Amino acid sequence: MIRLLLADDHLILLHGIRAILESDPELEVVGTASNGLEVLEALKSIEVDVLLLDLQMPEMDGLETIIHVKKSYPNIRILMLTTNDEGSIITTIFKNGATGYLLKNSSQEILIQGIKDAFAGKKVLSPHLTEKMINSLSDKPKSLPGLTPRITSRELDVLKLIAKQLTTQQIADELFVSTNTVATHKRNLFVKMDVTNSVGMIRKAMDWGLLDD
Amino acid sequence: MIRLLLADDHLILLHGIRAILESDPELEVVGTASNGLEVLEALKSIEVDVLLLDLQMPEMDGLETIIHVKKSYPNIRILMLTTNDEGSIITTIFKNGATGYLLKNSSQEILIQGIKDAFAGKKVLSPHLTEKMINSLSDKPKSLPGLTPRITSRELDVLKLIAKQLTTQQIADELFVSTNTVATHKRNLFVKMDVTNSVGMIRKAMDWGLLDD
DNA sequence: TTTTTCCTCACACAATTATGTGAGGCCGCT
DNA sequence: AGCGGCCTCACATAATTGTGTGAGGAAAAA
Repeated sequence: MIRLLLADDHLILLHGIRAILESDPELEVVGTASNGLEVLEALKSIEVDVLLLDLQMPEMDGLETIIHVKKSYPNIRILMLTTNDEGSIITTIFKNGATGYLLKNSSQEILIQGIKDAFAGKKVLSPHLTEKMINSLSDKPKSLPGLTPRITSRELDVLKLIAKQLTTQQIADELFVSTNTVATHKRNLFVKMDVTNSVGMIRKAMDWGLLDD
Repeated sequence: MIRLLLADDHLILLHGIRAILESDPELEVVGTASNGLEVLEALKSIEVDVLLLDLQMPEMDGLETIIHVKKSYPNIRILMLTTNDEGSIITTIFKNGATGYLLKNSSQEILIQGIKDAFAGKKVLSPHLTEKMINSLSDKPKSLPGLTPRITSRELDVLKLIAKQLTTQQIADELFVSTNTVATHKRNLFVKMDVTNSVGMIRKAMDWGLLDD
């Protein structure tokens, strides 16, 4: 038995979905909410396996709700349920821990199967949304490996420690070299990366994916 | 007639795919290459609509090739063709301008349809890869809107100019205030954002999406 | 072997940043 | 009228960063 919590500010839709879901013997709607705050409130007293969440809600919207729920209840599966096309937010949703993203006009079968998949830990995405998700990725052409200047491994060491807010002195200690050496590496990095200070360097480094570990 | 360029370092596979593709009257293989350099060489003399690209190749691999090709021939559609599971790179591929990503063991129909879709500008992704792509997104939980401290508009002004590598003096000039004022804003930002220097601040700012304009 | 690249370090100086403390004016809310 | 938040600025000082120049040694590449 999969325990569901439904969250949507349209009461009609809430009842409609509830009816659909309860037609399946494996599913049980243990509660409903009409905004994020109510969701958090409900979770305090009810055990929930899967949370069906509308993206746009008053008080606390879907994205914000995801973050809060995931923080307090990391093993609840969150399935976004939305009207359509808020394409650009899809990646954000997943980055913040959502398990799936389905359209409200999905067929009954897809909806139910989606919930079961989500419960099983599988990621769920409406087929029509795949392209949108890809598009929202393509927006930001990040990391141009071919055009990235050749950063040496030692320089990368220094770069990463700078990113951690260490001072030159601390970096020197960490790497067992003199501060002069560290300063030299920084100097060379500035030239290679065509920046004028550490801030610019860290920005490019992030864009280039140099700090992704 | 869609003109295709095939790139793969496995000659056998190259011929196999070629045979499959040429069975369709709308497709024409106008050239083949076994690494990225050969691709660039070929493009100099041949007009190509869609480029089928293997991800792993010697000399210049798929990703690097994408970047170079997109730079010089932005309207060529690039379809990645790969054995399987290099999941984490999927998003990178798309960010850099690929149009699609298909498995080599896709059926003949899917392959041909994929090429036609890509030619028409549609994004193409093997169904089995959707989940992997989502997973590679979930890795990095970025942007926590709810937890972001209240940055005032003036502070944001300062923050953005810092991100542009301006010095305190330059920022002061830009905003028509004294350097003391700018310094104060920075000081307050450090406390709010819980960082110890500008580098840390810019990192968080990027994570929080404060610099996305 | 010669050359190049990378890592190391020194010394010095100017420029900038970070920190601490205190304070006046303005605006919106109670 | 009073309070809190925001923006403004001053003064001072320590800490750190950025820049210029020069150089030795080891390892890899030509």
